[in-house]
Amino acid sequence: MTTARPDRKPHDNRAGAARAQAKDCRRCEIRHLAFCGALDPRNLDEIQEIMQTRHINAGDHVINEGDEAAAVFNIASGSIKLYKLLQDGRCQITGFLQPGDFCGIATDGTYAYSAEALEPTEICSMPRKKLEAVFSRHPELERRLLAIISHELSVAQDQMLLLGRKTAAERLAAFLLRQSERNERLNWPSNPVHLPMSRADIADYLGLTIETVSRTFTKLKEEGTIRLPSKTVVELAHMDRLRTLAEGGDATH
Amino acid sequence: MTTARPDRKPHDNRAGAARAQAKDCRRCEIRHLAFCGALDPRNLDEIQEIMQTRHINAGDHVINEGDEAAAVFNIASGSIKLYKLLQDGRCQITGFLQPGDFCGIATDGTYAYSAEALEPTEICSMPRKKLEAVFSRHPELERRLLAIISHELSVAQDQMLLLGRKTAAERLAAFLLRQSERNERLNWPSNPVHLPMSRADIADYLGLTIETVSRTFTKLKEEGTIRLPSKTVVELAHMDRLRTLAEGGDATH
DNA sequence: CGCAAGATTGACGGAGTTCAAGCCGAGTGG
DNA sequence: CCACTCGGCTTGAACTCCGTCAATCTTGCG
Repeated sequence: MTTARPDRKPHDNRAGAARAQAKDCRRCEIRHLAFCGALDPRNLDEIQEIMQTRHINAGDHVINEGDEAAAVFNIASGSIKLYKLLQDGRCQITGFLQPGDFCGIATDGTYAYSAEALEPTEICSMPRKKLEAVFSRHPELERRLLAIISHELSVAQDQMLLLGRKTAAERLAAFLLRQSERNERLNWPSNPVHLPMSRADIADYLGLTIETVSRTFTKLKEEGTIRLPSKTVVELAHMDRLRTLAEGGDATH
Repeated sequence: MTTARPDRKPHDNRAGAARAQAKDCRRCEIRHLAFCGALDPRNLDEIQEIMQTRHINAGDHVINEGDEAAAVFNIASGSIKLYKLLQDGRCQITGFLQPGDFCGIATDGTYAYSAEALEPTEICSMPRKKLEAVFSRHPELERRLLAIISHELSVAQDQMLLLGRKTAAERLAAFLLRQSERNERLNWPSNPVHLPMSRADIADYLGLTIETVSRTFTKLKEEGTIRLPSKTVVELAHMDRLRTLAEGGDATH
């Protein structure tokens, strides 16, 4: 759960952006990524008024599965994991959230998953009830949210394909590519890609064990597909090979 | 891909309901399950006007992954599987749809999955463009759709937990319970539950092989948890045991 | 009846898990 | 400044659940 020191620059930038948003939605640098971006800037006050920013320490819980779903959240800076547990403790991480991402969806009034910060994180918290009132005045917000959730559903379907049918190497390749692409969207470094989560989190996300994740990292490193300057930094050395792997093209090696 | 004969009664009922809807949304018996249910019955014409019913034979494609996403669909009767393929042919089914269910979501203008009928099926097809026009006049439709998609996302997360962390027996138990609950919602028989899909489809849905699905059915049958009057009918004999299994409570046996 | 497709069963092998030992690196305290 | 410690990561060896391959059975249908 510790945060890497060596490669800290991009994070400090993010923290800067977050602090700005905490004070003033109009200055929010990631608004275009969140559903708030659908709102005419002149009406931003309506969100601002119902919104509270909260700072979360690494390892702290944002959401507990089963709690009453009173609020929804936007990530302003940092990152968060969403996960579900089986009774005997087996864990499946259903997603990692980055700045601009949304969470807090609930269908029956309670949260269907838990959420925990991977590093110091800022979130914008909005009471569901009040947000719904803003939605009814501004249907464009609801439309944007629909687009966001639809996209999440599509990502979830990709993940089902990964969990149901891909080998360990294919899962890791797909994961690394996806992380890289997400960073690109945020204008963060997308090739030597920084992973804020532990090996255990990666394992729980990919439906593997820590040991298999570790072994697979080693295997990809040894065949020259990736390089590992540090435990949290991965250089995607052979993109073609990674893509072929991730798409289940040809698993030779 | 053949449809079972012996237990045909419930299906014929459904087909009846479907034919009614094909002609007249006001008579649609499953409207309350679909997003159309959010519309004031007086305004149903607006949907009716842009809607076309189509009959699909068992095994025929409704959607091909990658095609331009020009329309969205409601299932009126029958059932459909949604699936994604890897380049080498490995298949993951991401969902089975029943009457009232919705499909056709696309984020980038093309469908992200394929859809194929499991049995003779009626669908209500609506051009996306025209539907959006109706949506802008009736935001309550969009709100309902948001609720539906949110629910689907939550189901998808359950499925990730299943695919990533559950054993074969746990997967099958969870699958049978889910099917039973879905039937309940439709007022179909929910205990001897009818499965319109083949063993191969169940395998592709649960991230297993046909052989493992078959062996696991046999195992559950031999331990008395289920009974198998026919290949497509499953009687859930020991619900507690099934629930414990499905939730990963205690996998003994 | 006999075929074809789907389902079941058996034998075997392998990818990934489990259990256990060792390693590495950051933080701590003497 | 270095030894110590502790958590996370890596590596190794044995095992296991599930996949693969192949044979047999069942069922619906011409």
